[in-house]
Amino acid sequence: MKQRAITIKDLATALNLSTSTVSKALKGSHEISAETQAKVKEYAKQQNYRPNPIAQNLRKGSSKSIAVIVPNIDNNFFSQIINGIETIAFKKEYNVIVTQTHESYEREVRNTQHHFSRSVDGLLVSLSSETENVDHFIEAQKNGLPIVFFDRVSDQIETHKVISSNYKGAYDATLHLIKQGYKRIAQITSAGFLSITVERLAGYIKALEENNIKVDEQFIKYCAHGGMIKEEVHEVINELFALKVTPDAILTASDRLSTTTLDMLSQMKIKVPEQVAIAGFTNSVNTGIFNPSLTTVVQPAFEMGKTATELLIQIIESKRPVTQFEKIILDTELIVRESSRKKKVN
Amino acid sequence: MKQRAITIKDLATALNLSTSTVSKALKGSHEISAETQAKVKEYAKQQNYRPNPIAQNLRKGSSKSIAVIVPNIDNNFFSQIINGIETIAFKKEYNVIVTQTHESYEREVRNTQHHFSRSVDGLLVSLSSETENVDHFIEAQKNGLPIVFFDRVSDQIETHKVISSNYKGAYDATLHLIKQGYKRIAQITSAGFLSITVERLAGYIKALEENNIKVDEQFIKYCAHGGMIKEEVHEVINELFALKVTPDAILTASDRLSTTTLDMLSQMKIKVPEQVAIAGFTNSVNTGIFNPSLTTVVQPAFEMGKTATELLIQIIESKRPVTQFEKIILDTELIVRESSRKKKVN
DNA sequence: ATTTCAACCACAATCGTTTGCAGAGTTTAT
DNA sequence: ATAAACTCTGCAAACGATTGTGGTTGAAAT
Repeated sequence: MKQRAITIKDLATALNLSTSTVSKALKGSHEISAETQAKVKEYAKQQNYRPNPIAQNLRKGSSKSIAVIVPNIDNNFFSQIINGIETIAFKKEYNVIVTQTHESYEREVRNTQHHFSRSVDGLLVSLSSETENVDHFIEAQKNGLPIVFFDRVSDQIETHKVISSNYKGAYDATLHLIKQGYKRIAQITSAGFLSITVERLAGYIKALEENNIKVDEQFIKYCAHGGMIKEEVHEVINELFALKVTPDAILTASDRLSTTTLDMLSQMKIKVPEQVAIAGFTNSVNTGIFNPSLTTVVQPAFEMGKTATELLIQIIESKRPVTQFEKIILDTELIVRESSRKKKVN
Repeated sequence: MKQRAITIKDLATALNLSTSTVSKALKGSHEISAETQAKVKEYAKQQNYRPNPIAQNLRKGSSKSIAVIVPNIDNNFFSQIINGIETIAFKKEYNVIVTQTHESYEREVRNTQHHFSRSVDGLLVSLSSETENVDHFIEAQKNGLPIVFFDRVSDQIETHKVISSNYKGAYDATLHLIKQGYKRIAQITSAGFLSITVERLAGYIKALEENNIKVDEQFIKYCAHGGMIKEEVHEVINELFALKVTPDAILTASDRLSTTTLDMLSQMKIKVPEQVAIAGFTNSVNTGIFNPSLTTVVQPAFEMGKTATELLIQIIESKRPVTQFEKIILDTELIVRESSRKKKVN
């Protein structure tokens, strides 16, 4: 179907030169006379010649493309990150290939191998919520594939990591709820082994302890699918409200969990913030027009994507193997709205 | 950085065969004895050999990848479409490369050329809101690049197109508003030359006319950036409410416009639906928890992505040039919520 | 007039895979 | 026994771009 594009060979025959001369002329080699260079360049431009990147890839062993593996893209947090990734990649002339795991470990493995065998130059990853084992990444990395993790990272692999201040974000939000007069603060969070879960729990616990509020294990609920499955959220809310002492506030620890929880509470006719206040991690753009407007911990998603990509390209283009890795922590921002209005004491 | 992977040559020397024999054996050619085939295949598996896709691409002139050009991905409508695209592509073993125009004509052109020169096998496009001229696509198509358009399409180019029933969607929403008792229905829409704009306007006008409501040009407002720029929306709302006769309802004709309009009205302290009712096109997942919950025309985004991809792959894999193109129209769905509550007659 | 040396360019190998063709060896038919 | 037919395998040329090596020219230096 596809018809042949113009090649260096076409230019060569047309100009009565050899392909090597043309190639060198186009690259401005000193071996080629200025006159010839000008002639070649002009004709190439006129013919709208573009070097075949596949051939270049083969020759150079690099593909000038990086792959992204995220749980989902129909989620503002991740799509904002991808925006950041694209910004840098575009600038540095890398192609971006985006794939999703849909929170499935199996798809994560498949995608990783797929990208590896298609020889992308590097990988940008945020782990699926099912992923406890990262051998597939370690394997790829051993075989020379540069990888940078962001948001959901793993301790079991040595490489650059970019996260937001999950600890501080959770701490700030919890502290805010406490200051608003809430004392029985629950947390709904994602799979317990995810880095973000661990860190957000820690910040939450720290804030409680500093304010002499006992941490109640029953107030901490895990949703393995991070809010993708409404029933799961519905269930944990039911559990929370079936306790003898029910929470008066909830910290929702991830993007989808925040919106799904609000949705569920609304469907369950539980008034926010009268019956229960809410503060949550989310990068949804519409939290201001939610009912009620949602107090959120906003992550620097765009920034995170940019930073991760810069680090990745740095590894890719470094001459010598990179052995010193850093973990970059970006600040979150707490935006206070109606859902955490000061508690009425009655 | 990247270390050399195992090649067909390695297998050949190890097995004391020629590369061609190995290649043919791996493909199960009848030219190669069953015995040799077995030997080769086993060794290849043992060595975890993977053919270098770049070399294959070069040879075959195909890259088994399709590129997507959308205005934005941090928008549920488009990210849902991409989900659909990915689903089919994954199944058919195509790579998906996603790029954004950010509604810029210039970036659209650049992306198109970029993809063309990187020899993707096909292109899936939804036009930027700045795009009036589609020569860049026509050029690429002439040179053999299969293209399928979705959502925002152009009449100036002959190829498969997949859209939703914009006409009917707008008609339904407008009719609904009329039935709820609203008579002065405005429309806030995107750039006037976009296909979606034209069609949605037509449906809206049809519904008005059928109900003997005169179409008021002053009630039709265009936002060139489709809600990406809040000020633009703010301005048109101001204009609408500065009229001697102000609207009692607004049909917002695109995803971002719907949410931005609601946001602006809320900031401007204009009560919905008391002062003005709202119904809008959007695929935002959270419209149910908006304040007020939003009456929406939901598009079959996932389906649209799947269909467009199927058509594209059909062209790519067809032996003979495709000359018969179809335009597929998928049904929208109207979901009624609070923002278009029946008008109180007082 | 011969040597020297730039300047300019072409040859050919290379990246890894695929594939038409030819050749070697074996079997069958005459 | 010889020709024909068939099996199996290897050679070599592609795909398009890059690059080290080496060859040809002309002019300057001896």
